[in-house]
Amino acid sequence: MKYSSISEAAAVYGIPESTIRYYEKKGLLPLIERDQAGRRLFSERQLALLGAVICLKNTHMPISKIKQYMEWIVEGDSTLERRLEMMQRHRQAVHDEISLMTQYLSGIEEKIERYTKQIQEIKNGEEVRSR
Amino acid sequence: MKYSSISEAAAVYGIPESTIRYYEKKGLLPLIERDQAGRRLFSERQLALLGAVICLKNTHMPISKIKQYMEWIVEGDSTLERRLEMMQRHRQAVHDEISLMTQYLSGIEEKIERYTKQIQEIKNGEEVRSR
DNA sequence: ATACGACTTAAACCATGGTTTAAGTCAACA
DNA sequence: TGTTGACTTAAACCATGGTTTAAGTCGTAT
Repeated sequence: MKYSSISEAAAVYGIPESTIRYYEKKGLLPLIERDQAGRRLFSERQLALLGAVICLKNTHMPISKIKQYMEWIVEGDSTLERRLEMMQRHRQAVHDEISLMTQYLSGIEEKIERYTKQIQEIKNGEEVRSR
Repeated sequence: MKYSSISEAAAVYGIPESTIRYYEKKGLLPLIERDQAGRRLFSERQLALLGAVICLKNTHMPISKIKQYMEWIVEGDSTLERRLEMMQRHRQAVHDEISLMTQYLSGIEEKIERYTKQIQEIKNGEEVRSR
């Protein structure tokens, strides 16, 4: 099996090494192996789990919940229902956030239209006055 | 003209009064009038500006930028182009964020599918064993 | 007159999510 | 053998975005 160092894992996801260490300390990355020198070894599986952490973090799940989720993964099949329920709730939360952002987006687009028109009007006015 | 108190303004947007005071202190709400007793008076116009601040904040514009934007509004028509450009950039940023969230959303949906299947398989297995 | 509720301020405090620093260990190469 | 580079730790530090506290001022209803 191929293992990656922390610098390689960091490069894969484009995040600083310090963030990975921070996540491990917070309990978001259980089961990371070490070599004889104490350096972290990331298996493919560990890399995938780190990807899951990053996905949840980027969709605004708080660290405390991500931690709970990762603990359930380690616990095994007995937590499948709980994980399913958590992901269903999270899907809803992400969906709601996307809807809200989309609404705000159209507010922003209205502003852009207004500004564009106002600027055009001012330009037209200047054109007329300069004749 | 009708004016609202800070508590009414807070109720309109469902935010704490303390947040409005904080925004004003940070320079996000210039030009708020006061009554003889020093209490804030929100005109319709001020309420609309507060709404704009909340829109920008909820789409993750940092307070320092929102402040810049509000200062440009106060400055008047000479800043129309700058405001337009800022809103165009922000539209792009919001759009990008929505895209990213949408991608992560399908990752979450995949997890939900996997969990659902696994749970079904385990249930089927139990059913068979119990006969 | 006084008590109440709504408001005021400045300053301290808080939570979240990291980042930086300092001091040290290890493996490999010159 | 010694120096270099990648890694380790714990603890301090930071930025962002508020929230809370303490002490005080008004205007109105009783």
